[in-house]
Amino acid sequence: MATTIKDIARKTGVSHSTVSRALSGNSAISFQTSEKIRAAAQEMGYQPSAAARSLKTNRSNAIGVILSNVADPFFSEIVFGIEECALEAGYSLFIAASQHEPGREKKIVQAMMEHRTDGVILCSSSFSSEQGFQLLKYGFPIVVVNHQAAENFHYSIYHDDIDGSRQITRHLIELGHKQIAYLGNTLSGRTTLDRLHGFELEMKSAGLPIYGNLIHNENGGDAINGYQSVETFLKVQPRPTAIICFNDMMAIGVLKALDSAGVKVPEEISVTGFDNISMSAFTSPALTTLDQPKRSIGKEACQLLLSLIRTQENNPSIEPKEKILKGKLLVRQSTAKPNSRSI
Amino acid sequence: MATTIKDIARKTGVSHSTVSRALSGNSAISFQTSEKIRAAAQEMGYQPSAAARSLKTNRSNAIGVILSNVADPFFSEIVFGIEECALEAGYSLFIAASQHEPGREKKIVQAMMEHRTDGVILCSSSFSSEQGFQLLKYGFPIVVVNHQAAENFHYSIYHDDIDGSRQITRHLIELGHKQIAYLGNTLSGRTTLDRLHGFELEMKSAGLPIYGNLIHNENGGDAINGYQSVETFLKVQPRPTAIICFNDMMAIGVLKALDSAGVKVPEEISVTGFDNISMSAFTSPALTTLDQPKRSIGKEACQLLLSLIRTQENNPSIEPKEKILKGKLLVRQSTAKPNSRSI
DNA sequence: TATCGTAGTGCACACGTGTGCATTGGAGAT
DNA sequence: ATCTCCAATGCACACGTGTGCACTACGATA
Repeated sequence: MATTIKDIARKTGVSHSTVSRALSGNSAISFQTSEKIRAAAQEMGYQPSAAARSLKTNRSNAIGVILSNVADPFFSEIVFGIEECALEAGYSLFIAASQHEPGREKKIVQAMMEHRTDGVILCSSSFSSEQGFQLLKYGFPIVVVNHQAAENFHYSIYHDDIDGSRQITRHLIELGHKQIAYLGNTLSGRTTLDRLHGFELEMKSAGLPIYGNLIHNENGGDAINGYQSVETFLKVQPRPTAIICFNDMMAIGVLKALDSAGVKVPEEISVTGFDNISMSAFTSPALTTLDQPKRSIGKEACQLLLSLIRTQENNPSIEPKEKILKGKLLVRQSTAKPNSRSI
Repeated sequence: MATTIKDIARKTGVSHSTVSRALSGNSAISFQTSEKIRAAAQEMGYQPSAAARSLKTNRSNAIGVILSNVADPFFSEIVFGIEECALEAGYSLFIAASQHEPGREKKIVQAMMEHRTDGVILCSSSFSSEQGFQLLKYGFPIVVVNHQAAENFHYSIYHDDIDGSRQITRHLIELGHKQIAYLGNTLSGRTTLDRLHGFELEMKSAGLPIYGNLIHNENGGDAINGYQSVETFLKVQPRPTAIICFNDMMAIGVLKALDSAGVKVPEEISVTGFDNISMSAFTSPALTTLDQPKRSIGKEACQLLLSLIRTQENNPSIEPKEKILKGKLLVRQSTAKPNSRSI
């Protein structure tokens, strides 16, 4: 059994209350006693019991992070930011992945409730509203990150996808592209719609037409989904001179498929990604993409949650807050002027 | 405040002991009473307090997972396997990343101790032996995964890197390669040594010489490290006809650098990866690699840990166990017969 | 009818920590 | 010498759950 404050009390000849106070830095305890107790605690390898402390203080010093998939490189980077911030503040992370499976979602929510997590960060693009409602009902402070149904939650951190998508589109338009395709991911709901919207806005503002057969959605955001989509785009006549992909992973799949089909990028078709995952610098050609400040997003989400947790104790109602971060266009080698051949 | 068993007791007119027993399925409680209590619990949205339960039972139903980096695609897949197994068994995951920083390592170990994690899975290729010793001393059941200093721990899950590397090397030899380079990652300690060893064994068994200037190590296992290494290899005369990379990420960097240098893969140089991260299927050319059963590794690690946790209660000393899983060669497009041009 | 066994339930304590209040002792003021 | 005050510490209870033991009531047995 681990040593407890009672063990320390016995050894130093004081009451356990005194030990508790000394270790928490209560100034009522004399310096000598405190020192003696601290020394004993150190020597005995004392580690406070989070369970006992939680029980008493009603604070778990843990926050829950819900992802859709642990292995997604985009969300991994966000978790990186969250973790950095949390560890520094002395919080531990319960991480769980929903895998878009209702059964798992339910289990995860239950686990968060049982552990009385101090708050929850919801990084899952799709999370059933039923379970989301459970979380809200339980009274968790919740921060959602790039979530599709943000209107249900009061606090959120967002990337400005509309703006980002406009930047990408503008870049292509400035290069001279007119026949631009958009490849979306239905699974990511609002995010893909925002990016599509930004694309459309920018096209309209440039006076360019939007062709319905150049907008295509896949049911997933992995490389394989991008790969599969290319067949569709290559059939369209006239062929698009550029493809705006929902994210980098899909763009990587698109690059691969185009390479297999013998279509040169960027000479015949330009391709853009979104997110700037670390891999995107190492494709051939290197991907032009939108650099989303992933780590900052995670950090901001965590900071917001921590401030919610702190203020909740005093003032239960703070006004809703939505923070929107902007990304930055990153021009690399997968985009160029359209070639007359392909028009 | 959340509802407790006392609230349920008050509402149903029984003692809290009865509620406790009813909810835990104790057969001493009559069926009618149990039903009444279960109904009330359901209606009142009761969720047991993990803290209180932990305090009493001395089991936290949480296991700690220590990574070096949350965003590493290889370990992410392992975590995937762990999570799957853990959630199913009703365990939650405390995940933390050491980032190779001693300060963080210390904090992480402390957090695990305070939360009285039921066990720890150590997935960090490098973890200071000092902190590892702290974990052992505290008495955690520990399972290490692909860890460099496994001899310090009693339970481990391994991938057979020597065998895997031999498979890769044999494949290249069978294609006719003689001048094969090995690109290592010093940060990963034993793992890179095993892979180097497998390479050397297979070369020797084929009667081929190993050139010292064809073995090169970088200080990291990311794409950028692979990218940087190519300069060195291209200087060597005669130039290698194949490069065996420590992992897929480095191989991706190597592919990129070779492409930039105008060297054709696989016509002029063959390149192999290791791990089979999902991305490796989408490079151009697609990477020949060793498919490591990452998810199985995670699952096995978790299962082993759970069995340790269960048996520890009865029998404190089980014999050390080391499980070694073998990977499978995956031949794709980045390897081919050596071209006479490049010899 | 007295005794016994048993099914069903409550009592009381424990887990480790935190905290309001009471208690003690000593120094300073009158 | 007595009183006052304050610094330092202990006492006792609480948090929510689990569990050994005692107790009650009721049917079965002698």
